Amino acid sequence: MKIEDKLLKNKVKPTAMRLLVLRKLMERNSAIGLTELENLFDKVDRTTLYRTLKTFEKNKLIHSIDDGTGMTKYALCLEGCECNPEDLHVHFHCNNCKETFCVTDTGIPLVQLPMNFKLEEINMVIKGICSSCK
Amino acid sequence: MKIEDKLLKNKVKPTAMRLLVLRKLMERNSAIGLTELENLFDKVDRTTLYRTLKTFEKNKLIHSIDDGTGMTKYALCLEGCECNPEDLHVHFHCNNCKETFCVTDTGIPLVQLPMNFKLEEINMVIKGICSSCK
DNA sequence: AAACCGGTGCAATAGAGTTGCAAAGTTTTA
DNA sequence: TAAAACTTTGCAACTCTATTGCACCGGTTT
Repeated sequence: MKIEDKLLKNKVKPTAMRLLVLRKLMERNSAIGLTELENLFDKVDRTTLYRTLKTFEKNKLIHSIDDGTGMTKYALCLEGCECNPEDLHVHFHCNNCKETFCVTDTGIPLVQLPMNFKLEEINMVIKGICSSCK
Repeated sequence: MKIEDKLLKNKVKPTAMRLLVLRKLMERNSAIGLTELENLFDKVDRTTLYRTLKTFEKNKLIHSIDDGTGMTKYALCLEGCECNPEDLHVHFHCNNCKETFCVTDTGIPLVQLPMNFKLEEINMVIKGICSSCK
């Protein structure tokens, strides 16, 4: 799918900036943080990127990941993702190369919660060493 | 067990400050962040609390939890905890009262990782509404 | 053309975490 | 017991990410 169409499909007006950012995200196979994203460009404003990511997130183009590094990371949503609990997947953070990956082939296992606890979201991050760093 | 003994058992010198902090932690049934902890006292230094928590963590009296709120929370380890993956448990964060609880009755379910990924730690936080807020 | 509006850029702020340094307190050693 | 050595504590300062306010710019509508 063309990048522009992807934006339109999620009701995001395709500005030059947004096309650039989405392209960068699509070129990646790991999640990216704001500062990292900033470094992929020669000269952009951090705030603009910040708001671009927020916009993408609100429109479910990307989801945010808190991998415990203190920096929020973002990764592309899968086709048709609504960011509901059942759409969520595990994330893996490599303690060596510090990359964070989506583990999309396994869903998050269900956990028995104590009585009367209502589930709304799940965040599961596994840390270790990724295959490239082995 | 007396509070002082608990410290000694984990090889932490029982200073007045540490006794106070550990007591506060034991009075709680939910995890606590640095700022919250600070507010439980009339007049303490943030840095001292910070370092006290770090010391406790290093000596496995408490474990830290990243519940995605941006503030690291701390909660008492269970008896005999070595903070290994198999000692870890799920945490529950209430979106209403913002408290974070340890769900100690269920371990973290194992997840099949992609080939050649090595697990070292797991952080699993479930968000929703706790029984008190229902 | 004027008013409007979303998007962008710059500057400034907020808040958590962290570090350096010196004072106070404890323990060890001569 | 006194001096030296080490640990803990308190204060101040700083880092870094996230976030907000405000002004400007470009395109669109009236």
